[in-house]
Amino acid sequence: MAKSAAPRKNTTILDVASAAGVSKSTVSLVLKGSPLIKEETAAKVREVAAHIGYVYNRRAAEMRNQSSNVIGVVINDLMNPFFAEVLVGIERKLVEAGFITLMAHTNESVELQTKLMHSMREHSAAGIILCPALGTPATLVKEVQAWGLPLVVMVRSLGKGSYDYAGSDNALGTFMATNHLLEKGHRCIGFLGGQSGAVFNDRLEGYRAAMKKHRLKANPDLLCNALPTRQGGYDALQRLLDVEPRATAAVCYNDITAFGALAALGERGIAVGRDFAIMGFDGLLDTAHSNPPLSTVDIRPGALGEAAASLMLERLSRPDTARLRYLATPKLLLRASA
Amino acid sequence: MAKSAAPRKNTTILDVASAAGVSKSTVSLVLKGSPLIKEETAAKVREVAAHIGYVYNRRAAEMRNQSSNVIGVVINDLMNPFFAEVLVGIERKLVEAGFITLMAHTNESVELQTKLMHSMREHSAAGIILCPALGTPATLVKEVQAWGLPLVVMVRSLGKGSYDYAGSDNALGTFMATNHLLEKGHRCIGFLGGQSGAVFNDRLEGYRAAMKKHRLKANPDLLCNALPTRQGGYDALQRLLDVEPRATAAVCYNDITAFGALAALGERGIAVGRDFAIMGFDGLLDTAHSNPPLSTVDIRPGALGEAAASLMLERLSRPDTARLRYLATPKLLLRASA
DNA sequence: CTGAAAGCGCTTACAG
DNA sequence: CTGAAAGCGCTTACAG
Repeated sequence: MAKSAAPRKNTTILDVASAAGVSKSTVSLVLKGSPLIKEETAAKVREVAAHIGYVYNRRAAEMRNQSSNVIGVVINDLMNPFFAEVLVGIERKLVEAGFITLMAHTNESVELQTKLMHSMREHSAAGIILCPALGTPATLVKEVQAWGLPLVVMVRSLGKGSYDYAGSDNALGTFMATNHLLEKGHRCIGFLGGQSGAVFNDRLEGYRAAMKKHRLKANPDLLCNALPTRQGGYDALQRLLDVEPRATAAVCYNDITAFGALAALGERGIAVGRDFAIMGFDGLLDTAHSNPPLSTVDIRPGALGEAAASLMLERLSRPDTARLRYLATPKLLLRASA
Repeated sequence: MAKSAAPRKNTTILDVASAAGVSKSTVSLVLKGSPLIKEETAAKVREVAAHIGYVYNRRAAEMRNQSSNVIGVVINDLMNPFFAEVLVGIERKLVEAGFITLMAHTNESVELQTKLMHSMREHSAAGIILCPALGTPATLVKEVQAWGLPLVVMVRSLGKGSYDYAGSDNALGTFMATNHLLEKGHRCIGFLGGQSGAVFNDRLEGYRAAMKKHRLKANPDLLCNALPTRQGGYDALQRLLDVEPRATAAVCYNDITAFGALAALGERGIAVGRDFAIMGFDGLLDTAHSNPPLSTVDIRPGALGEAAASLMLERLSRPDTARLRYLATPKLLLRASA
């Protein structure tokens, strides 16, 4: 806890009042633009306030009002550009609406996540937008709801309960990606990266559905689990190439996994796009300039973040309406890699 | 401004007091672990507090104390993984120290930056860690200092004034990168990406110094300015290849610029590492798995963020000591690209 | 350990 | 428009 080193007392509404020769109540009314005060007086007050360096103490006001315009945002993995893009979308939308972001990073630690959410609660966050760490128990939803705090869950769903949610249609996305490869004639298609969890299951499901639609059975050896990171994609691709008959293409769990796969293929001298096809998932801005540019399933991460923020804003203004749900519709973005 | 939809009154220290059969003062003392209260009573109070769902109201406490444990962090470009890594470093360090992060993204808009910093001030941030948007006037330093708010400037310096600063030795970094290429026999070396600004000038300076040390004059045509983005690196590399005599290597303004250059080279079928050498700058985690893996100047972005946070913590605990300065020492990280 | 009191900086009626 | 008052939830002496 740091004490501010303020040598002088803070200037308050009272200082403004005496400097402007009006009452404290008048100043307060001016600050919130009340029509009760005539413009002439208001202008004077504002001028004096600026002149003596008055700073509105939002905390004091919010404490009195029992209100808050800070929103907690809890992110599991900011090293993945996907979440960076999502966060930027959230923050932009919140600022536009006059809110400010209390941000915390869990790095996939459920324990840290618990601590951070409690901290946000103590800091009077008006609501929490959460992308849960891997392994988060579904009971967290009810717990936070019991706090009386609006909660928006993002990207990873959290059980069957009822809550506001912003995510993407994962099964449809990988279905489209896999289908694209199948239509280009690939038959032996790997699935790279990712590990158990709702998102993984849905994406794998879409891959399987596409194979099935083409009356192909998916060889389980072609399923190469790995961390959803560049390193994971790199490793998984190596394993995939050891499988016989050899795959000619792969659908990746996400874009960074795909980037890792591109690195592995490059290292082996395999020409991506010609000798091997790679599909990513997410639609990172970076995919336009990877080597080669990555074909991917675009779920517009920035828009997803904005949607999550919008759900929160909506919930704050209408606490008791039905739960909201945003599901990004995937779009194929075709580049050189497939 | 959102009103919390709290149907019931908040439970306060007073509720805990009456439920535990002690006084309000006692509860307050227990909550801050005062030794004045005997352990038996303290345990009882804590138990009762948990049982009735009491939540410490940190705002009220901080208002009374004239203190704050929230730190504002203002980032210019979160789409660049460099800043994402820096932010993660900052946040981790702050949380460790019991602080929480008020985060805002300027997207290089000076105007938005001004608005956001004022907002943080109104929210009683205890200090601000700022990576200034391009074009930020150096006068901002004095302005914030006049607010009485500790300020740590990051990555981009802000004039000759006196302020706490965390950055890297940019001239040394590009000197090392260029020197490495020269020692491998390259003579015609481009400098890709970046635009005027303190960081750019220093990095260019290091490149020139290395050329000079080898008694080479830098052909101005080899200097290809561009946005410090993947797209910028992609574009700059194209321009570089039009210059005669043709360059055989390039030092890039930063890693993402280098990634763009890799994409452009890949598209042209030029084998990076064999036919053309690329050096990046930053040391992003991603460089280990680009295609090909990128040789770069590592300034350890995460550690830089932690350092910035440490400077802030130090400043908060000792407001009047001499200004602090952290300058990351660059280290060459050699991979396949050069 | 208790209990009454003052104060952090604001907002909100309310009587004038 | 004013002025006195109460209250948001805490902390900090202080007398007992």
